[in-house]
Amino acid sequence: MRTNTKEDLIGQLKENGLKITPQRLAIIDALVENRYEHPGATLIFNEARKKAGRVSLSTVYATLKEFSESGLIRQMEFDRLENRYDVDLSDHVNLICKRCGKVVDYHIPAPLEPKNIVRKSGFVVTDTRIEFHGYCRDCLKRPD
Amino acid sequence: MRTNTKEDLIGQLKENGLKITPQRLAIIDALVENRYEHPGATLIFNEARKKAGRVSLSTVYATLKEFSESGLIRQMEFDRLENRYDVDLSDHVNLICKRCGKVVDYHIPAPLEPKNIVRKSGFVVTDTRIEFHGYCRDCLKRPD
DNA sequence: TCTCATATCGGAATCATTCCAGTTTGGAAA
DNA sequence: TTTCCAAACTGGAATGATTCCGATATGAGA
Repeated sequence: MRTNTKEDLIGQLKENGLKITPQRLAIIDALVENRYEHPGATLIFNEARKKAGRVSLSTVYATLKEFSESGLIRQMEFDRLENRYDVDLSDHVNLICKRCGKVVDYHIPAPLEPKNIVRKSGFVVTDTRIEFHGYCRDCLKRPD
Repeated sequence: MRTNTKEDLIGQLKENGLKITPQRLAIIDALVENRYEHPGATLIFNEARKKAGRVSLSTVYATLKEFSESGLIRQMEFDRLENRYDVDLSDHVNLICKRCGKVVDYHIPAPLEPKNIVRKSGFVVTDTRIEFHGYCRDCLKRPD
């Protein structure tokens, strides 16, 4: 498990040529302290406010986006466009092209076994969702 | 691969005590004909309009929700609240409780191998996302 | 055919997120 | 230490998907 600490993140800020600001430090604090809750922008906004008096919601959004793009954190909800629907109800991997948005189904021969999850964690799986993001064959060929 | 045909879906409508309406038939047509594109509400709305003159966007949303809840189709973007962020950059399965919304990380011993995906489909994987939806230990204990 | 629970309609409301124009500031260079 | 400017920040407005709501229409059982 690779989890960034507060110091890691500050170091990565510098490596990426990003400025150290009170707002960013407060956001990093909020991210690290609430790591197990997978916090959203609103929670981070509220937590950051407690630490640094002056933080705007716009800044929180811009910062989280910046951090995601710089690889400091991972944004979990990429598809901010609209919900999408699938008539295929079997377990499969969605190959989602980051450039054209095309979604290709990839049926894995040996799916992950929910039974193992239940036995080890006590979590009962009712739906699975597996997504690999990247670039499809067509987009790899096409220039730009 | 289990993909519903048009007839399957109409049959399931009846089984679930849902009425057969021109709007629903048009939406089913749109879903089935565009199955490989994983269409969103807007695309379905436009396609359904071509078939049944009179369809409103509200109806499309309501119908897709109804279909999802009845198990006819699968809604792919569950978390319609806000983006969420994770400081853990390693590949892992997010166990998301459908009742309390808690997200628990489950680190699988042997992760799926992106190389196999590339070789078979030509798709280059840059990010992976694996989610299993269900119920966590705590919620299973708790009544209602 | 009658009846009414269920569907549909469209317009307003909601809510996360982004945009924008103006102001502030971290930190490199002098 | 001071100067300077690209990068950050701010708050309010705009966007866009989705939901809500009150009124109207209709499928299908009696």
